[in-house]
Amino acid sequence: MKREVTIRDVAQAARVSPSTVSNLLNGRDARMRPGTRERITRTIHELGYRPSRVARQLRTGRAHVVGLVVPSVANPFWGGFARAVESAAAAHGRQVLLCNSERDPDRERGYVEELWAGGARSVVLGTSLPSLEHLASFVERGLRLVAFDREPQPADPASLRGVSVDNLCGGRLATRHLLDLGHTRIAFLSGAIATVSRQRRLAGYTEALTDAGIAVRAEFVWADEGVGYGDIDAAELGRRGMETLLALPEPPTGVVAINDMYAMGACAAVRAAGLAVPGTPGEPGVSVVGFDDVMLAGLFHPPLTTVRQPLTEMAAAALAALDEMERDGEQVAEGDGPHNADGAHNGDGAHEGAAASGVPVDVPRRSVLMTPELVVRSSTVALDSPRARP
Amino acid sequence: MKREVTIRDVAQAARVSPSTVSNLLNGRDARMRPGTRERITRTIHELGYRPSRVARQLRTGRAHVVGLVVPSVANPFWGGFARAVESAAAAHGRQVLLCNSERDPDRERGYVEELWAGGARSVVLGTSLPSLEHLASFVERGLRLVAFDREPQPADPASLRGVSVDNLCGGRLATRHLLDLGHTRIAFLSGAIATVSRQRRLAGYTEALTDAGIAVRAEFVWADEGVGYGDIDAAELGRRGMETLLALPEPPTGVVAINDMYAMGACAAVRAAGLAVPGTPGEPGVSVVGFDDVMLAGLFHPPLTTVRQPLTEMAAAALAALDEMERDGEQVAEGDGPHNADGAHNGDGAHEGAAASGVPVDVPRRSVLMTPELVVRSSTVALDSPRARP
DNA sequence: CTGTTAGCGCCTTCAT
DNA sequence: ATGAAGGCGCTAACAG
Repeated sequence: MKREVTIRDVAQAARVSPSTVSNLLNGRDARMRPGTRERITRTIHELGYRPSRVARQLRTGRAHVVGLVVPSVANPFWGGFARAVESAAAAHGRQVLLCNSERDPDRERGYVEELWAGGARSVVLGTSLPSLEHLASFVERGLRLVAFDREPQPADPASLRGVSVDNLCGGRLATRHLLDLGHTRIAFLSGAIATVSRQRRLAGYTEALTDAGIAVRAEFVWADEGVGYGDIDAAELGRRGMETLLALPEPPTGVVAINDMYAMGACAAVRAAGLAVPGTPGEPGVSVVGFDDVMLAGLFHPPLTTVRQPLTEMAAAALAALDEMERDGEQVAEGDGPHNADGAHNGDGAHEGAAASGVPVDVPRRSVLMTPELVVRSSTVALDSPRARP
Repeated sequence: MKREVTIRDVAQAARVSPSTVSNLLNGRDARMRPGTRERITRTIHELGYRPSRVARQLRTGRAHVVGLVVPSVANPFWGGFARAVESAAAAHGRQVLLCNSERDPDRERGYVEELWAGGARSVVLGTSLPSLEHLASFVERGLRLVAFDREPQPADPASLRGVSVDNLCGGRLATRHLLDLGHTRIAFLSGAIATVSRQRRLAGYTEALTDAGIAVRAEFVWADEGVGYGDIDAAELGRRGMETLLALPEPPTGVVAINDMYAMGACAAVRAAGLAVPGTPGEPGVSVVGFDDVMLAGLFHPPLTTVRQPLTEMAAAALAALDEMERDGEQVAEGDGPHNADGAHNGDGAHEGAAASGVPVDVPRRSVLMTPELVVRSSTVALDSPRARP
């Protein structure tokens, strides 16, 4: 376990000074004598020299690592997202520091503190809590923060970027699917609606029902404030919620679940009640639509119909946003127009206009809004669908 | 985005020298004047000082981050493991750098190289390839490597530690479960048996059958070398394999799957063939046993019977091993007896004895072998089980 | 008990 | 086209 090869070892062996080696390493070799360049390159190779990122970072202040904070990678959805982020990060030459917040703002803050102390200045945050004030101090100090699955809020720090799916649209998509199947008693199954994205999905559900001329029944929106939103036992919560819904005097025949885990739990409850998923003309049952399209959704029995989030594109957009923020940080954000990831809508969030000033000082909180996609896996006409549309 | 608070700012404000602050920070404050100590502590708090890990690491050479290399966190099993590792790491004050190798030795090597360049000297490797020679050079240079789910092999570097479940036992457990149910035509469903753990599980299957006096039929071991072991499409592979098995003139009635993904895929295939999972006395079908007990296994329909790996304990053991290696690295490994994680068996791997030397120079490759647990979720008597044991 | 000194490995003006 | 010098923030002897 001998000493590492340093830049000076290389310099010595190549009979040049350390700075020359450094120059080569950092692309300042425009007018370098070919002989020198070649000699250094060879020496580097021979000695197996690898620049120390630690030293470099200490010197430059730039970190090559981005923090990823998610509720829990044990949850297939977040696992899928983590993989996508890691992959996108690798493409940008960056490494990913993993943090499982369990949706606890305190832990979240603690992790960000660790990340900051470790020199990281870029964080992808996968927790859509409505408030981000527990992280505000870091953002003020220069933390580049991209919130995933969380459309920007009025109170957010100005520099925050967001990448999310259009949850309103997603909620509408899921609900409309059930409406199209002929359902009229459609429930919304969720834990506490304590995140922005959940609020939006519920709004989409409400909108779709209203558009169809169906009143939203309070007892059909299972969103118990008390249960929390544990990512681990989401399925269990879904099961429990579904049980409650089934116990209603007039239970729903269709269910929009807040995510696939809830949907799977709901399916279990439906079957446990002796009903089918989905219902068929000959057999009473319940149709369930999930959200996310997690890895195992297609394997489920029946294969889960769900609203898909384009994770790969979203992760790429998140990293692109981080890069862009870094670039902008060097000059005074002379915006070079919104960069859009492929196939993404671009909705910029609320604007922050200077109240009385004539100059447009608005700092548009740029946020990428991706389009969700309904993945229909097991479509059956609803049991009691007297007015199924063609 | 002003300058960070440094140790010197604290020193200045507290009217002491930087080293004094450093001493306090590093627990060398045994005989420090209480006044000084208190003054420094307060100043640190007031200024919100956080020591820079980067600088500290550059100085000490010790990194606070451990690398985690897994095939893909998108896979629920690895996601669950990643969460457990991150959790254990946090308990040890360490952060986790996430890498998705996709089981590609080249990528694996590349990642370890990155990790090394970043200063990390501890890696948890979640890829049980039979050979580790692509990482040998790093281990020689001092990389502390813990292999997960991979019992030590003769050719492994001497310093390698292993943490894994007793896969032989696991394979036996699964197989015996089906035997106990009365099955006699039991298949083993896997992709390429290219990892140590898969070899062991297959061995367990073979052993259990042999013990029961049942000959292993080659056509019942679906382990096509050609398919690879993609973690993403494992389920698809399972489905395909099961189709092949069902097409046999005398298909199996029980299946031991290499993991839960394969098991789920197999279930889908069975149902697609118009059979039940599991078979019931009145209805022909196939019993399937999985491996791992991933998060969604219990939600499956039917709930998956599987062999559980104690991930939390295993992750804790992995981090404990890392810590132990670090401590041992300081002196010449005067082994202080094997440290065992709770409830773990201790099997030390093969020994490396000096051939002719009289002195016992063997460096025991310490490896923790955990006990797997059969989780029976839907047990049904096999359809064609004439000789079901009591 | 506390301060001084000397780097860890690298980058970056500024001279030559 | 190259080199010398200084310092990023911190720690670890060693003096005082």
